[in-house]
Amino acid sequence: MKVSMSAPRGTVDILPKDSKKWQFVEKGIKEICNNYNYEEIRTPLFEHTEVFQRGVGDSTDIVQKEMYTFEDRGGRSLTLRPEGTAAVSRAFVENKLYGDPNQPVKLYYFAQMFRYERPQKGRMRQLNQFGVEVLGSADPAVDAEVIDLAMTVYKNLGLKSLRLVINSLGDKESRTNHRNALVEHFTPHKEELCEDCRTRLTQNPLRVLDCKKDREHPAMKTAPSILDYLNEESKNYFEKVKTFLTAMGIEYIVDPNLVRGLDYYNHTAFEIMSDAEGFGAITTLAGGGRYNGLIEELGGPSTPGIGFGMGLERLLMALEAENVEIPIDHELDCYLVAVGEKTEETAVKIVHELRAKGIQVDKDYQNRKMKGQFKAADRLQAKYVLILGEDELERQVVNVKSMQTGEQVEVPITTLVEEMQGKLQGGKES
RNA sequence: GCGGUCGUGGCGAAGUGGUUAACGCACCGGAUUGUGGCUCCGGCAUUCGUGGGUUCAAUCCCCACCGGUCGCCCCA
Repeated sequence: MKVSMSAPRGTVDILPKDSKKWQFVEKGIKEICNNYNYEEIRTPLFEHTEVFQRGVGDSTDIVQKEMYTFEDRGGRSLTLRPEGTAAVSRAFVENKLYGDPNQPVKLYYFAQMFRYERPQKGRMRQLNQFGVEVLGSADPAVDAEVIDLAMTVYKNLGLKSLRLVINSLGDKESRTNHRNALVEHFTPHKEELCEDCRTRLTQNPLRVLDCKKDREHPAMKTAPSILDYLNEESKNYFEKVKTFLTAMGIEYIVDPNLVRGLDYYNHTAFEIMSDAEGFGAITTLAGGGRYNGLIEELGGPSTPGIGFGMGLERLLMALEAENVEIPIDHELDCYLVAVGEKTEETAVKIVHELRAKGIQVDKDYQNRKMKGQFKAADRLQAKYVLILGEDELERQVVNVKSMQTGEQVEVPITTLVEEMQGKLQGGKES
């Protein structure tokens, strides 16, 4: 009989108090996307597991230990999406968006992501991301545009303590050369490195640079930097991205150790961090990069791409950490106070008619006494209370009381809608 | 996957091995028989995350599990 239920670990309910904040943030972001001429894409919550295995990369943490994978009744292996890029790329290929005359294809999404991890501050098993993907252009100005978009989102919402970190992972040739140099450099020290790094050295040597445990190891400081291994083309590309960022007045820090966890990245990689106090161990707000080989990997024509994912709960956290006020409208236009059983039918009708004209109205459904109904109206910050008692009903009028001034006037029911429209309109203009 | 810490009403928060589990806020009702924000009065946990153990007796002691929270790893 007594069954206690709770939301699954790492998930939360977003209640009305907070959903207003989410709506505000989402609205602001969509406006920016519109300015930048990005269009929304919505893809399924889950995909065939191979989409992520091939797209994100088998050696990544996400694929190895963080996916919510299950088998459906038809025996197919499906996975709740752990990130957005692979899924959007799949949709791009499947729907042949590479054939769209408008190139590049500029997309944005708001989507839940799922990662099986131990929850902590700013890290949930179900998380919300806003993300952007631009497919079909290898122009470094697109890289700059995407970064600019992300920074603009934060700045417009009022964040100040931001740090943009960028790096270049180079093209295939540069990466291969760098990879070989890394293996050569670290192999003599292999036994001194942590367990993870020993496997990384063979699987994905680049990520050794990312290791927090071995950060102090002397070999780390002398490790070959990717920037020294960029070929002419890659170097020029990176230079242009930086030039464009500077032209837009966007400050950045180049960090040659910024590697990013996913396999599909090349050329530009970036992360946006928060420097705000009281942010806990989590500092990354958004991360992304270029992935020129991914579409091909998923069976499409060779198509360059770039994008980022932005954590929305982290964005909300950052807003809070920086004490950014989110304007929230709590007010209610009218609250109908109806007393006596006989008034109910008329009350229901009045409320319906006011609402039909776009006026915000509510009434009591708890069978409260008049005093209780007034308290409710007060709590809801109603601008006006409409009083309908048996007295008023008899005379087909309603008493309209302003909760601010306390003034009260009698209005015939037949002209109530009109009267209220006038009052509320006047209030808004002044 | 590993480690720290916590788990008492809607919320916040005391508390003790023993026959009534403080207090504050919120809420509901009354004083005010039709009018809010102030005041006063009253009501509001057969129960202290779940299960087991120790004990004559456990919310308080022990164990396990579950969950929250913070950190490691990695990232959004």
